[in-house]
Amino acid sequence: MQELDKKFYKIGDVAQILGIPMSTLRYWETQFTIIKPRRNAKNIRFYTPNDIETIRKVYYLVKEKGLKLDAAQEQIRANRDGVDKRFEVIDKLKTIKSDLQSLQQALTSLK
Amino acid sequence: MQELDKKFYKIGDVAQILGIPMSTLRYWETQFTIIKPRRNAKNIRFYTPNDIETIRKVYYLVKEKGLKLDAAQEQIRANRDGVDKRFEVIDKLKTIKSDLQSLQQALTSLK
DNA sequence: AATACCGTCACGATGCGTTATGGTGG
DNA sequence: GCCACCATAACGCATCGTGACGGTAT
Repeated sequence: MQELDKKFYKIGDVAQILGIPMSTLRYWETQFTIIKPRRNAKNIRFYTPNDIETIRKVYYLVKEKGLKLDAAQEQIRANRDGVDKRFEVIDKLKTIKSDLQSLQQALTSLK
Repeated sequence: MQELDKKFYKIGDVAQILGIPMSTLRYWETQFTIIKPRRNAKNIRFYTPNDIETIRKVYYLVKEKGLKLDAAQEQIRANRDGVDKRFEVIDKLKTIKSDLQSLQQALTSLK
């Protein structure tokens, strides 16, 4: 996970940062439920760093892996679930590691 | 894994079994390196049950999940690799289990 | 003769963005 | 008046598949 500014970005900033045309960003917004930047009172889009990360993932899946937009969105969803599952497994492994270390401790003190 | 006949299937059979037009099967054959049925001397395609399974996966990924053909092929590849990796991990875990059982044995005999 | 296969090519549907137009706010 | 933003709609290109045609083998 990377350091996140608290700043907000306008569509032109995002376009420049990611190298994606504004038109594409607007189009994707119509196609993805997971890309929904906030708007200010004047209806201007404001993207959080988190929004930008999501868009970066979309870019990777669509442009580099060649998924359809639907499939990309689904993949990101599944990935989020997948990440959660991995964390569960990692937690269990940490528990096991700790148990094994206790065991090692016990064995060492027997010597 | 499911029971496999030793039979071979012609394109018409496969089309009927999977509910996919022959034209699509021929088209997919031009797009996928992983769909390559054998031919007999008369140039007639013969599909193995294995071929049919591959096509079924393609159908799922393309028609139900909405992947592009490229992405579907890549996914199937990755999945095969993934299966192999899982087997590797399982092997390692079996080794660890065996080691732990030895350890348990040793500990029990100390009592 | 009828059927099941072959390759090829033209056509059409859909997906994905881009561009053009006209409008608002600072 | 210029610039960055807005929405909308027409357009264009690529992907994906279908259908039709003429041909061969049983």
